Formats: sequence, C-alpha cells, structure tokens
Amino acid sequence: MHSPELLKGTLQTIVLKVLKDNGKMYGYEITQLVKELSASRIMLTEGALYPTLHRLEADGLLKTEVVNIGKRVRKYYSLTTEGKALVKDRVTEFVDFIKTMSVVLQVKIA
Amino acid sequence: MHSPELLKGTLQTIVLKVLKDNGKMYGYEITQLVKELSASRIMLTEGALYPTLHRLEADGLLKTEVVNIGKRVRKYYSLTTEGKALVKDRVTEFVDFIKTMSVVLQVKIA
DNA sequence: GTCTAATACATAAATCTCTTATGTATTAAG
DNA sequence: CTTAATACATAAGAGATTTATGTATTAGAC
Repeated sequence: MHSPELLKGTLQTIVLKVLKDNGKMYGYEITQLVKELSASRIMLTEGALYPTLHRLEADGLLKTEVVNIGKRVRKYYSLTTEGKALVKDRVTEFVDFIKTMSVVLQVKIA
Repeated sequence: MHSPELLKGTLQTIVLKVLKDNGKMYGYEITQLVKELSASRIMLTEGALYPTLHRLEADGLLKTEVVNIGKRVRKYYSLTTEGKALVKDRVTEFVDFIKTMSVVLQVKIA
C-alpha cells in the first residue's frame, strides 16, 4: 500500500483516465479495476470515490446512466466531450510533475 | 507551475532529499534551490516549508544550527542519523508510487 | 539618502482532500 | 441462514497546504 498522502490530488486523474480507457464504468467497478491494475497498492475508498464522481459530474466532465440490475441500482459513469478533452491535460500534467520531481529528487525513473 | 494538489505529500520527501544532497541548508535557501531545480515549477511557500522543517526537527530527523549573519539570523538544517536512514525509504516510496501510477494511467515515463 | 525588492524567519486562519465511520440494501456462497 | 461481496451514499474528523499577516535586515536603484 502506498502512503495515502502521495495519492492526494491524483484521484480525479485516475478516475478520468480509467473511464477514458474503459468507456462507461460504475463506482464499485472502478475501485476493483484500480486495485487490480495497482496490485492492491491503490485501494480507492468509497468515501473518497463517490464524492469525486459526484464532483466530476457536477463539473460537467462525467455523465451518468442508471441501470437496474435485478433490484439493485448501478450507476454508470462516462466522459462527456468536455471530460474527454480534459483527460489528456490531466495525464500530461501528472507526467510533467513526475519529470520535475525526478530532477529535484535526482532519481531516474525507469 | 504544477498543480499544488499533486505536490501534497511530497514536501517532506523533497526537503529530506535536498538536505541529503546538499548537506546543511537554511529555509530560504531550500526554496531557492527547489525553484531552480524545478525551473520555477515548484515554488515552496513559507507557510508550508517552515512548519514542515519544525515538524521534521521535532520528529528527530533534522537538527539545527543557528548562525548570525550580521544582525540577521540564519537557521541551518541538516539530517540526523535517523533522518539519513529515512531519506532512502522516502525516495524509494515515491519512485514506487510513480511506477504504480504509470501502470494505472497507462503512461510511459521516459 | 530613501524607497523597493530580496532576504529570512515565523505563525494562524481558512481551505481542500481524503480517511474513517456510519447507513441502507441486494445478491451469492457456504 | 449467516457472512462476505456487491453497490450506493453521506458526514464528521484529520491532515497538509494555501493564503494572509507579521517582524526585521540588507542590497540595489534612483
């Protein structure tokens, strides 16, 4: 498990990017995918994820589609046009940040 | 300038590492070095830096030496034995985090 | 000579994210 | 039939940083 402090500020970027790569997904599915991709090093908590999804939707970056699975409700999220445009910027911003940090910390990122 | 959110959680690591690489330094000097190394992309604010230095000192990771420059006081910080041991871990932790993130975000860090 | 920017420290209130805790409900498995 | 997994949601508290403010010295510009 990674130090939760480092994760701060990356949650929106993670959500936007996995939605770009996988089309529509629902909240719980996102937590499982990120857990799998990160080999259990990043465990998104519901308390962080759902407010973030709501926020991104309110900001017009995500749109939702509610589907009934038996008696259970599943809420699918997908990127809006605006959201799609932003993903690239966010990912680029993160990569740039890493590059800067690798200089400051004098480490080589392989 | 990088998004300040991404910087969260990295401040201690930055401070510890530049002190390891440069021996003793004072607060203002750290802000200037980080600004230079990052091509002005990381600007440490005093409100964040000084409490962090005090915290690291209180935790026994840094030791201080006050020097009088004319009528001005300059407070030099350097790593304690404990601090030196921790730097490696913190840097490794950051690199590991980046590796995980590059998988989750499907980006290649060159 | 004097005004401004840079140097150099420091603290406190406000803000922003996220963690932790709690709540509800359905479905699958043992 | 009981527990774990699925699936949503919100709210209180914690923690790190920003923003604002304060003090004081020194160098440089005019």
